[in-house]
Amino acid sequence: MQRTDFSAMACSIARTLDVIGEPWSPLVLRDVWVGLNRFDQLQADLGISRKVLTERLNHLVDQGVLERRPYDRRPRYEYVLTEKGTELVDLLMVMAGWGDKWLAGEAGPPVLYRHHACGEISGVDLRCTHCGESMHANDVDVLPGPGVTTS
Amino acid sequence: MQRTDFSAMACSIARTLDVIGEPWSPLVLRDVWVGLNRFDQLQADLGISRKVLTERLNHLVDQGVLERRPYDRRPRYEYVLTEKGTELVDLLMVMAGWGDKWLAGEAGPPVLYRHHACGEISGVDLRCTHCGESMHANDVDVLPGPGVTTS
DNA sequence: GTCACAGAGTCCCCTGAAGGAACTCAAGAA
DNA sequence: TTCTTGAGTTCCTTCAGGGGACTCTGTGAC
Repeated sequence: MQRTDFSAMACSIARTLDVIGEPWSPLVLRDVWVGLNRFDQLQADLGISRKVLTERLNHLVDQGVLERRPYDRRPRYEYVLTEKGTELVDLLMVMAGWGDKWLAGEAGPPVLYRHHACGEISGVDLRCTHCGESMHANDVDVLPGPGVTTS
Repeated sequence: MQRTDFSAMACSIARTLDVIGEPWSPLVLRDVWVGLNRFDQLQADLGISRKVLTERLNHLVDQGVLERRPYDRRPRYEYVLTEKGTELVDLLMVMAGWGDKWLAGEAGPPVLYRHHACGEISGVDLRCTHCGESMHANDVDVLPGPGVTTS
């Protein structure tokens, strides 16, 4: 969709946006995650144009985020998350956490997450992979890495 | 930009997408975060159309994610992250982590993060706010919450 | 006092993506 | 044989994105 090609930028944020950087893709992934795996289910739930849904699904399959698999001898297909796609859902949980905090208002969060390990209704917290302490935007320095050149 | 109004959906992901759900906004936030605070700096760094940049900045200010403040007696302004915006940058770090893992390829990540607390080059890890254990997409049940109705 | 300048936009035109509705196609069911 | 269902295609209209030129406002130089 975007006219500008983000995938060529030397920035992992821009490259990720090339995969899910328009508003329907994250919602498609969310729906697939919660068990809406078929074209018509997705179309009905999201209210998205069939044309655009086709484009999004093809793009997500091309990117290796979803897998298209037949579930019948008739030409019927369903979409499931790959490992790459499942890890994108982590991003959606963080997104949902921000929306819960800043946008949900009086009514409270529309969806809750129960953590298997402890059984509690909970949310995600960002921690350093190295020391395990809290790690947020203000807790880091940004440095150039090995893949910094555009070529 | 989007013709569909995501803000009305009873979904914190959709609502968040109404704030940063098109590809330029996250990149604008990233740039502001690393110290590119002025209109022409952003325009030059991103290569974005001036018209679109104006729209994005206004939207982000309206949403309370950025603050527009004068820095001169002449009509000169710079954009800074609010607390709400800074917490969105957390989301960008998760996004960058996914891109680093799945899209960076041979060259490696273009940007590294050094954690103030431990001084190490590191990344973010998602953990349960309740028990502190790892918490990813496959580690949770999704349940309806109090704000589930659309009204 | 006038001129050039720089930052921060605004305006205009063109292209192409999003929305919406109707149409197609394959294969099993009645 | 016709009906139905899932999974798309096709076509048309409208509006957002890209690009470049233009504007506006104070300042400092001459």
